[in-house]
Amino acid sequence: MSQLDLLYRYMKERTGLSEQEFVPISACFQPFSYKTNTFLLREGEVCQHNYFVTKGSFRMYHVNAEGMELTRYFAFENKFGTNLTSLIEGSPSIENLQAIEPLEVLRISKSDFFGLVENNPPVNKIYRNILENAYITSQKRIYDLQGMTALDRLRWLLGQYPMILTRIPSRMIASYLGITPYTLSRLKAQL
Amino acid sequence: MSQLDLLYRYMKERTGLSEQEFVPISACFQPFSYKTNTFLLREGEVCQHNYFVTKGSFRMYHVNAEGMELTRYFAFENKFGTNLTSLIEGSPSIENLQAIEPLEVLRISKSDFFGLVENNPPVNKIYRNILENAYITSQKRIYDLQGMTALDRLRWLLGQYPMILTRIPSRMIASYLGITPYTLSRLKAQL
DNA sequence: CTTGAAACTTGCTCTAAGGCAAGACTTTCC
DNA sequence: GGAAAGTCTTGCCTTAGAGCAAGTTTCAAG
Repeated sequence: MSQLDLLYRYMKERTGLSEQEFVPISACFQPFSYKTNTFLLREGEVCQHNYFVTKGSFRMYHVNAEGMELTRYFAFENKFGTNLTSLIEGSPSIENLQAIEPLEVLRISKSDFFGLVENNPPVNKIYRNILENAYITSQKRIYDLQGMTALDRLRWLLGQYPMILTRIPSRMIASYLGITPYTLSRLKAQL
Repeated sequence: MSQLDLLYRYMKERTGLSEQEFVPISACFQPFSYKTNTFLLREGEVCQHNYFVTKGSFRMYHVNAEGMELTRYFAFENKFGTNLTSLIEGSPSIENLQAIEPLEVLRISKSDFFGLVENNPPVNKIYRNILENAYITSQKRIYDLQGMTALDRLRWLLGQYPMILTRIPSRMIASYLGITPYTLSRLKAQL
């Protein structure tokens, strides 16, 4: 299945748009590839694109004042991912977006994207859906970080993404769970 | 300033809509009052309304398996607040919405609200704005919970809402910060 | 295949925060 | 105003997870 087919299927599921209606949308997306560990966006830059992942994955992380990496989100296949805060506000990103496996994406520029959001009803609806899901996910994550132990959070993550421990380096998972790699290593022994 | 004036000003700031355009929107909102500690929504119910706070405040909190309260958000004057997850998905809420001061709101039903989102461009834009802000706030909160100490988080909260310690019971602030009331009490001594 | 560099594990110690208990202070309401 | 209930503080001990150091495994590059 081609990259654009994946995007069409994603959009059709959420809006029921026709192939006809998809034409002007697909024209705004270009394919890009990134090698493992390369950056789609670095801290301090203003985010200029939205990305739809067709293969591989990337992560969004922040380096805090103590130099510790905090991973907020992993974007896998069939997900849109970007630094929404920077994209929306036009502010410098506090996050890095980094490929963590060989990555293929469809990329759309900020202006094309928000142009479609304003003028193309299916994309307006998709964007709403993206925001709603991002928000619901964030809300769940806040409750998890507040109320669950590190081991509970690890078990939950493995329930969501059983392959994650083999696909993604442990230190990134640790920084997603809000624990150190030492602790993650010890918790794995308890699974 | 009347309740509807506050709402109009809120919307005008975000969309520049005219008084003319505001008429059909305002028709969907009704004023409600709640006494301190009463509930706008209880866990298990499906959320049927969106609320715009004109006076006082309410909180959104969840009771976890151990019976511990986790507060996710305080809605003060000039904020929309609801359980978006339940409102969007039509699923039972895992949160309680509870007035924490004498509260006045303008209330809109779910169907009126999503009707306006679909068909009324200013409201579509407002909703996008609400979602964007909710998401940006959540994202910041995730990084704070992951990367800051309890004392850092308390200081940050006081920077945002200097009055919060006098307006709102400590145990709710503790549950917002993700700490116990004991710890909050000890941290206050260190401020 | 070798070699160096990461990444991962694990023993030991330390620290931030949790949690109990008891006391002080505040509301509330008859 | 006084009793009762709730809220806040604080001493003491416990615990989850942090952090260092030293060893082990994995992996990529020559």
